[in-house]
Amino acid sequence: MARPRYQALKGTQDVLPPASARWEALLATYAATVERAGYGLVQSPMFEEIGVFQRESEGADAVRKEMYDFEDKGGQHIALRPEGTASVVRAFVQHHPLTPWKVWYATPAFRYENAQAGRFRQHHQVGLELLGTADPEADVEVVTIAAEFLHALGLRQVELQLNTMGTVDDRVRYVEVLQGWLRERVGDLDPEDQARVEVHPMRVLDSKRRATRAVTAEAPAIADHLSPESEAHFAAVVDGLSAVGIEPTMAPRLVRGFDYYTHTTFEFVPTLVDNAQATILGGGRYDGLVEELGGPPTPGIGFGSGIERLLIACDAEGVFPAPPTALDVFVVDVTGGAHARELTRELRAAGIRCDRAFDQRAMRAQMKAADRSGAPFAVIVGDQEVADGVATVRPLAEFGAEQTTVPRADLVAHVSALLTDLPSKDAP
RNA sequence: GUGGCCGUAGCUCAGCUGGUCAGAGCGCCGCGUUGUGGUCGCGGAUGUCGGGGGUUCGAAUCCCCUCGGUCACCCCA
Repeated sequence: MARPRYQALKGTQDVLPPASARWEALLATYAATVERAGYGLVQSPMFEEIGVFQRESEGADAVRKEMYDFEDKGGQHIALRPEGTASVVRAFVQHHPLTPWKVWYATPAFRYENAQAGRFRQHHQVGLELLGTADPEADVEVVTIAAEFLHALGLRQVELQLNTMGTVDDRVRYVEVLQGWLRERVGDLDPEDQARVEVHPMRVLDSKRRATRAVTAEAPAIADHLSPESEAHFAAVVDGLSAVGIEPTMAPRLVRGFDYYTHTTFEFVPTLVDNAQATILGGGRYDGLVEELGGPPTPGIGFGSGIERLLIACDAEGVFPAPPTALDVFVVDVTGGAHARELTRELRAAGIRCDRAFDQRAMRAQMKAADRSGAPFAVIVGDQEVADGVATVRPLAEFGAEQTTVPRADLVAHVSALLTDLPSKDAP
C-alpha cells in the first residue's frame, strides 16, 4: 500500500491506546515508588545549550556523535537531551537548592543512532538523582529504590550488575595498568577492538566480540587497583546492599557509557530478554560532574531507566498487563443525541466514567459500540423513556443483574449503586 | 556509519518458476431483529501489491536504484 506522506521518523514511535495505558501505569508506579522515598519531581527543558551535554572531558558516543543538535534562530548551538543527568545537574548548579537534593524525572531522550530492538532515536526514561552526599548509604538507597521499582512492576528475572570506577585518580592509574596489559595481547583482540586499546582501553573490556572477550576475561579488574578510600566506599555499598537482601553480580568489566561516573556503577539486566540492547536501568555515582558544570564540588548519584525496554522486559516475563479499559457506562441515545449529551454530563459530574455514540447511529450500532467499550452497563434512552421520564439500564456482561428502568432523577444514584456492587473485575 | 533479512487491505498473511494476480482470515460497515450488544447467517467497503526506473506483448511476481521496517555491529535506556 502507499505509505502516507508523513510518518513517524526512523527510530520514533506513536504509543496509542490501549497500549499507552501501560505507560500510564508504569509512570504511576515509578512516581509512587520514588516519592515514597522523598524524591520530588524535577522538570527541566528538553533542550539545552550543547555544552551542558558535551563537555571537554566527555567522550561517550551518545554525546560525541549521536547528539541531536542544531543552531537556533538566534545562532545558539542547541542540543536535545541525550540523557537525563546532565540537565538535572545544570539545574542544581543554577538554583543551588539545599542538599541532599533528591529529585526524579520522566523525560524523552534523543540520540541519533540506528534503531534496533530496544533502541530508538527518541526513547523515554524515568530516573532520579541524589546530589550532595558522598555517603555510601546514598548509593545503597539509590540501588535499592531501583530494585523496588522493578519489583513493583512485577519484574523478577533481573540481574543487578555492580562495579566501581573508583576516583578519577584511581581510574587514571588503572587505565595505565590495563592499557599496558592489553598492549601485550593486542594481536589476540578482535581487529575492530585493537585500535581502541590506545584510544579508550576501558571500552575494550565492554566489547561483545568473541575474540576480545576471551582475552579480557583475564584482564586486571579496577576493583584490584583502588585506593584504600575507594575500596572502603565500595565495600560499604556492597555490605549495605547485602544487608537489605540485594546480592549483586560483581561485574568488573561493566563500563558505563558516560565518562562522568566515579565509584559505584550499576545496571539491571533482564535475564529473559534476548535482545542485544537489554539493560533496563543503569546508573552510578558522578562526583565530579557538578564541578564540571560550574558548581561547587558536590557528589551525586542517580540512575536512568528506559521505559521501552522496561516494557519489553515485562512482556518477556508476561507481567504487568495493561489495565482494562476504564469505562463504567455507555449511553445509548436513539432520539438524536441531546439526551446522551445531558446524561454523560450528569454521570461524569458524579465521577462515573462514561462515553456515548455520535452521528445518530442505529441502536444496533450503538449497542455494539457499548459492548466494545468494555463498560459493564449501557444506559438506553429512546422515545419511550423520554415520554416516561426514565432511562433503561442494561447490564452488558454476565453478572446476573436484570435490565431495569429507573426515573431519570434516580439514574446517577442507581448506577453508582450498581457499580459498587459489581463483582470484582480487577482480577488479572 | 556498516551488514543480513523484509515491505501485498486497518491487522496477520497467502499469491512470487512472469499471463482470471488483486486474495484469505480477523476487524470494520449494513441487514436479518424499523428499541437492545456479545453467538449465528447474508451482504458490503477499503489496496496506485512501499516509491521510481528497467526488461517484456504482458510484472505484485525478474533486474537496478531509492525509501521504510526489522535484526545485528558500534553504542546505550
